Amino acid sequence: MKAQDHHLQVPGMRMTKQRKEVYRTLMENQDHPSASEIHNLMKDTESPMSLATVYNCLEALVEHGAVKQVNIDREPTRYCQNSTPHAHFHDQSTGTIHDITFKPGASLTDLIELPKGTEVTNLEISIKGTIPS
Amino acid sequence: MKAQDHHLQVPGMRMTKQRKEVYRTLMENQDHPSASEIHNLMKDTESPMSLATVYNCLEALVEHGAVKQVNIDREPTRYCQNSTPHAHFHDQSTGTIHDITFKPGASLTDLIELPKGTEVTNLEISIKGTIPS
DNA sequence: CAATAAACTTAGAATAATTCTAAATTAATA
DNA sequence: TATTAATTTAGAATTATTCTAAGTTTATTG
Repeated sequence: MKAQDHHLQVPGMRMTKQRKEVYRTLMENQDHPSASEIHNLMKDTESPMSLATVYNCLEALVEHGAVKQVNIDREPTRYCQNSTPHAHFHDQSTGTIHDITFKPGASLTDLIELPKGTEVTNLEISIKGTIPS
Repeated sequence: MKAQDHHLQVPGMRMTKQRKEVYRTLMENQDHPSASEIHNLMKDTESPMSLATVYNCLEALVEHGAVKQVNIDREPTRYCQNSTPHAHFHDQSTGTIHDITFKPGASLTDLIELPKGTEVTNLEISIKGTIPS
């Protein structure tokens, strides 16, 4: 999926005007904004919307796998347009979050062993530290 | 470190009565309780304490690596007495959190590649799903 | 197409985890 | 002992998020 492809169709999800705009905003701001940052970004556009709606839209997008939540400690939840498997590196000196894609062929089961029959619905890997600039 | 070893000494941290009791409570309740659950557990003991103090103590213990935070979505932060490297499996059908130790020899770098000079201060791996009972 | 139902949006109120404040206490240091 | 620094505390404040109830839009059904 290209960054320009805002005409996302998600199976099972009604792509309303608001959801489309929230998704577009996230596509155009790949620095993992929070819900209220997204809300602010949309304030001066032609499609401002309620903060509750931003939350609702993000929830729907997350539920359908188009968007990922980023949970860093007790900071406000941030959102990630990158729906492919990846880890998040939280640079403590800048506060920025970097996406780190998995090595080709790498799998969670390289690290840990899960009982037979385990269903994994979500995997979140967050690394905190510093990256040389 | 054994589960019975409550006389923890953490370099650089003053082990106050309250911190010791919070740590002991966590040792005796390994189901990843939240701050207010810990506070409740201590309510009827001989050393009840302010919720703010529970937060303060946990913060100090986390900061010194004796305790780990478990961040699952927007649920209240839970705390883990297991200070060795491990992942957390959040069973969605029961709400329980299981510690999953890494395979021997396994390393984060099996999964991802970090730029030279990167300093990792914390790694958090949370898996959501279901485990057969 | 008209009528009905379901899903969505919205503003504002409510919730609840966490942090802050300022005063009191305790422990460390000189 | 006197002084300083760190910790504890109760309660207030903060704030991200969820809830509510009403209005709107979209889908569905006859």
